[in-house]
Amino acid sequence: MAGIEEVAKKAGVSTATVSRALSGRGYVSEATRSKVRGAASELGYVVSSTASGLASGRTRNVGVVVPLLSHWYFSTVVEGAETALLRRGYDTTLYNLMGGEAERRSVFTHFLLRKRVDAVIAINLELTVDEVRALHDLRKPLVGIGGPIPDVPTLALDDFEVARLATSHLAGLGHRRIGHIGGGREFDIDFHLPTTRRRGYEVALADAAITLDERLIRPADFTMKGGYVAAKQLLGSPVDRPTAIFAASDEMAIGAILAARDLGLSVPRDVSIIGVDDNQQAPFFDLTTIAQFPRQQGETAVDLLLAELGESTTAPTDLNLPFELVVRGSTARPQE
Amino acid sequence: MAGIEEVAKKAGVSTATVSRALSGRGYVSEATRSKVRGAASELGYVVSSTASGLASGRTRNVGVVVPLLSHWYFSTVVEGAETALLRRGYDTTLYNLMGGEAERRSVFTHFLLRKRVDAVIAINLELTVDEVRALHDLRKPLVGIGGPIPDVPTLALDDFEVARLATSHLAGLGHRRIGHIGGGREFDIDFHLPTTRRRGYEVALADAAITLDERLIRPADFTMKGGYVAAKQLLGSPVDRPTAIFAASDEMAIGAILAARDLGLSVPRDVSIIGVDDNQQAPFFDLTTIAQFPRQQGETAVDLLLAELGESTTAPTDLNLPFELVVRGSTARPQE
DNA sequence: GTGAAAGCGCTAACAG
DNA sequence: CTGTTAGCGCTTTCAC
Repeated sequence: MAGIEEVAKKAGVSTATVSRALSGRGYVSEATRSKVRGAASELGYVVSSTASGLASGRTRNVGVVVPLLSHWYFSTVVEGAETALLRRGYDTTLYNLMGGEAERRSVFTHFLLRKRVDAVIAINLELTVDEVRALHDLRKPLVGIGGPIPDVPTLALDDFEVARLATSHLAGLGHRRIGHIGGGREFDIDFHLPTTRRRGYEVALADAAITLDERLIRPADFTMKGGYVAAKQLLGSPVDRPTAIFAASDEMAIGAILAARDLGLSVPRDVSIIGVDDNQQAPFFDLTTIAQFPRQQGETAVDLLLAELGESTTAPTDLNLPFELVVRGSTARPQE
Repeated sequence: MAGIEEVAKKAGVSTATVSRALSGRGYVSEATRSKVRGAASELGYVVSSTASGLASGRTRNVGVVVPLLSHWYFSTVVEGAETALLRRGYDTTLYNLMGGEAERRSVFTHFLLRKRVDAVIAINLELTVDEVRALHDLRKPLVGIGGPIPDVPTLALDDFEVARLATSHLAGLGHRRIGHIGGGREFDIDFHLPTTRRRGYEVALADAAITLDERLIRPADFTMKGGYVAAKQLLGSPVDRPTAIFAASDEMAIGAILAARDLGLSVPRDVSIIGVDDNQQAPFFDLTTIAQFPRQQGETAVDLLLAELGESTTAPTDLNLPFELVVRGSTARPQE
């Protein structure tokens, strides 16, 4: 366990110079710098993050807070953020809020305040003003994904436009009876995502001069099973059956595909189905979907954060997250 | 940002007493302790983990290293570990090695050595002796999941027995032609899991006096698509088609179910299918499987680790991870 | 461009 | 049971 002193001795300089040479702060001649680097690596020296953190106030550690980890979307965002942070020399400390209110309180009143992290990324979390203030008081930059969070720069997907694009794709193919799975107000957590997507669906219908039929809208819980059950309802009746379905997530869309199959309907011949996400299973089910890019979202959040920490000059200017229609085999023109 | 000094003043004691009262180390009278607690919470005092870490050598932070995060198994193990750690007052710092060799090297030669963590949990990672030594030299306890790693206590699933149990379930139902998906030596990473499971399959066949038929074994890559493709091969030919399939993972088993459906075969009437994992989709597909419990695995790893850190007396004694046959609707007796 | 030295905020002997 | 005090290993003025 070599310390800075030994490196200094070996390089024939002072500890102050070693610190400057290795951290890149302050002036050091190129010659000295490489001498120090050499000594450090020969000794296997790595700065102690606790000592450095105490002295400088910077920990090179970022807290990433998620409501849940064991789901494709969240684990992929975290993966993207962790990779980007590691590349910049930062560690990632993970806080999963799944445990409920008590756990959430302890994270915000204790864990995040003990100066282990320089900044925080909050993923799909509706933070209270108190939670935001606690972090602001500590001068910890905070960025969100999936916002909006008041007073916090937040990367967000335009769910309204996403839904509108998906629905327009179906309308553009010639569908007139388009069902929707996912618009239940009872699942209106997460910044009202279900309601917003439903509004996009409704507006796209209006754009195409299609009259809204409330019976074609089924609430569901964003799981494959929920999509399956909803689609069975939608597709089960032989009269006035929709020829297309916009599901607000890929999981529900895949559930709908399986429901269609179980009903003896062929996708896309008898019914077209489109989802949202482009998750890992979408290609296998040949699902047309609106892709979002969670890994990139994590990386972009890191760019934004490092800019706030003054570590970078390339702050993303557009806080709107990209999305893209991916046309695969689950959508087609309706039959004549 | 109140410091320990202010708390000490407010409580009318010394900083040392505050430290003792709050950390629980050393003797403090109950009266003093509650006085200190009161003062601390009034001031919103939270110990600085950098200062505390520097002074004590303990960071109350554990590193969790995974080869990949965006997969059900890994994110669930991490979730379990994070929850258990948070409950004990520990933070979780995540290292994802997905980036390849360079990233892996930097994690082991730099990130883990900078004294940010007290201990390390390695999930499904074949650590080199150098990597283990680097950690041992720092006196950082290390526990593995999915081992074995030399010189490291490792929680592991007995893949041989898992496969044997799955195959015996099928044989016990009366199946004689039992296929296997997943035994490819070409996917033999992860401690030879595929090969071990294949051996369990072979031994179970022998137990049931069934002659091994090499044509009934198809290698696959542990994805749904891989399972689908392999099952199509296995089930496609009308003669000598297996009446049951043991897939080495639920994802492949689900792919096999979908392949059977596409071939017009009914599960379980025409073919029984069993998987391994009990992942989140298994119930939806009514899949019989050998469950493993990744969340608990993460928690158990934490128990083991905290025992090594001297924080706990309840070290798990059995390093064999539990598994369990979950019979659902995808397996049944073969047709007469 | 480099060195000397004063902390950063807490913990852990040690003494009482 | 509690207070005093000397660090923990760096970073950062401030001189030079």
